[in-house]
Amino acid sequence: MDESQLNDLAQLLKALGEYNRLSLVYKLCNCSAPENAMCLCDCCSVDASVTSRHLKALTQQGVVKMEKRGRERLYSLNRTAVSEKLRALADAIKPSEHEFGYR
Amino acid sequence: MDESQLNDLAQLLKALGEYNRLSLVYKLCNCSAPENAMCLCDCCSVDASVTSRHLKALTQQGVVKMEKRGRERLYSLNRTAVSEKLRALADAIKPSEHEFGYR
DNA sequence: TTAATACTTGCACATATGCGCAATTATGTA
DNA sequence: TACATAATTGCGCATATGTGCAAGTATTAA
Repeated sequence: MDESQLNDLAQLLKALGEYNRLSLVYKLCNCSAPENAMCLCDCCSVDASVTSRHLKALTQQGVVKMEKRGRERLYSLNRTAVSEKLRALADAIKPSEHEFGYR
Repeated sequence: MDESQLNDLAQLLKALGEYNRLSLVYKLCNCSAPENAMCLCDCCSVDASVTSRHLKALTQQGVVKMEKRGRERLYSLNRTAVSEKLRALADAIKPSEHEFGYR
């Protein structure tokens, strides 16, 4: 793990490590289809502008992706990328049993 | 996931989401035996007092545990607890194949 | 008992962060 | 066109955070 990878991972964890942003992520966990920003606002009791900024931060860290549809912006999780990074960290801390393959 | 659990997880991720603290965690990943604080200082180019505070933050979030030996303080990772929490989040985002059990 | 070692704590400081409100942009609708 | 809707951006503000230095505490060694 080089310096720049470590920094990227730290940025990702920082993006996830804020209550309202983590709430957004959990909300998106349960969405099979992309959600628009205003709908996501409902899960945090903050101003829409704040949610907008949190979604921007999550987008910049690759946690979510955004697509425009009309005047809406639809957000969805980058499930594979994020879960893989979290598992890689978990594995570095404690190798999972599955990694041994057989026993 | 209730509000307080979500908050705890956010705090954990925030503790991990800082470059120097994450460096400490990675350094401890490779230690089979507990490391003393001054040894850990070497992996961050900051004042010892700063490392001390980072280790305190990691301890408070349950990432590391500390034991005193003479005038040293030995730190080691709470490997199981931390990796389980990270995997739980990863699984919420994208269930791992292993969870399906068979196929 | 004096000095060295291994940390931690108090303090000050600069910067980052989260927040709300108001204004703005972009798109759709009457 | 004029207006409504969806969302973002600019601004100011309060608080949190990371940092270094100096001083303090605890333990060991001389």
